[in-house]
Amino acid sequence: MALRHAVLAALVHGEASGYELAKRFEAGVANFWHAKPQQVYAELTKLRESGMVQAREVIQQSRPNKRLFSLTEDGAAMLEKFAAAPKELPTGRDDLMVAVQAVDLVDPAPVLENVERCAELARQKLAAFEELEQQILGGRDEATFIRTTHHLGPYLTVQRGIRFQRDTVEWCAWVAEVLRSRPEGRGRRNQ
Amino acid sequence: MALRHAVLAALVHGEASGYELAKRFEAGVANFWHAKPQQVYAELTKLRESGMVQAREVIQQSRPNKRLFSLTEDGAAMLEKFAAAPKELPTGRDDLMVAVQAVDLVDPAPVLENVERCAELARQKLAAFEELEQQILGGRDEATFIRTTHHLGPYLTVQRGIRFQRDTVEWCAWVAEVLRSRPEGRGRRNQ
DNA sequence: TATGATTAGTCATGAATCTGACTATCTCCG
DNA sequence: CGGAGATAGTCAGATTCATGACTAATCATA
Repeated sequence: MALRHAVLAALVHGEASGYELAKRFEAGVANFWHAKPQQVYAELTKLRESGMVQAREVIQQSRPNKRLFSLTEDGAAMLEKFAAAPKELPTGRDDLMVAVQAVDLVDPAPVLENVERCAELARQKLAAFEELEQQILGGRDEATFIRTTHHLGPYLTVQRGIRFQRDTVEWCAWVAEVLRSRPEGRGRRNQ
Repeated sequence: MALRHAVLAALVHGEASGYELAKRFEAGVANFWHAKPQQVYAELTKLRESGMVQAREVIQQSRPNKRLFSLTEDGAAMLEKFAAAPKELPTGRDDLMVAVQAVDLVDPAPVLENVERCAELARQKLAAFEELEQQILGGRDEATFIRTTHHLGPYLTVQRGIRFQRDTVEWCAWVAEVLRSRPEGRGRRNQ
């Protein structure tokens, strides 16, 4: 299980509420992992039961009460161990790729639509990441930031996210161009 | 479930044995999806039970017998429907990113090792994909190939794989440089 | 002639992830 | 005042994915 470690990693720079964490993992603000709110809450419960995080109840007047979670010593140790353990490359899984792989058999028109829709989604995500990047840099230039910050991790991962989304946009544009350049006729060329 | 569709997509260009499919999905020769052999076999069984693929027993003298699977009409229809259904962006999940995200808290040295190890893995995968690319092109130049082939899908997806691995190598190299450029001191800067 | 590698699969079980449907409180807008 | 929307969470169940341990035949090689 790696959601466990992703949640711990999200707490590296201090405490956060379950709701806040849930939003980060949902929207992709946490560019390094994705999960639904329910999963995050469930994981936090388990992590608290096993003593990896601690919770602090905060009574609010203006909003429903919340719990702020933070790493314990054990949690930090667990994360340390995880970070040092050898990692594999991510196992590629992408529905869009499956659709593109099948483009010789199926009607290419809806595949093309899908490709263009995903390009648009990637553009949106890219914009969100670039905003996050600026927020992290806070006006400093990269070299200065890297030399002086204590929050390097999020900057390194957001750069990965930016690269990935840019690449997605480019690849989608290329695929769209290729698909459009082909004779209009239906697929099924190999039957 | 998308493994289901990935298996169907792998059969777009004709029949294949379970063993062959299993190897493709394992090694990453199927650059568009990853799965363990047992999963592929299990999926093929289910797909046959539900009539999406058909099997043909082939008796071999020189090797154990095998079953060759191919798409049925229903399977092709299912794939068609899947390819046309709107797709989401892949939900990012990468253990290495979790480790990098945590780099401010944990010892950066093993993270750096991990980053460099993954760069090497990505280089290997890149080489495999580039070989596959050449195999697909078969000496033709890209423009000619695109105009004339009936196997466009695999070429489009392998290009994505190549781009992704290249980007991985570049990002890892950048991260390694950044981590090495920092003061040697241990993490835990924010405690 | 034994030994390991490759081909070709199967079974059972556990872990991780996704989904839909819920409960509440508080703020803002018309 | 009434409803929409954000905040803050919970529960149960289903799907999907991963793992280890198997069987069994053939081939190359030492």
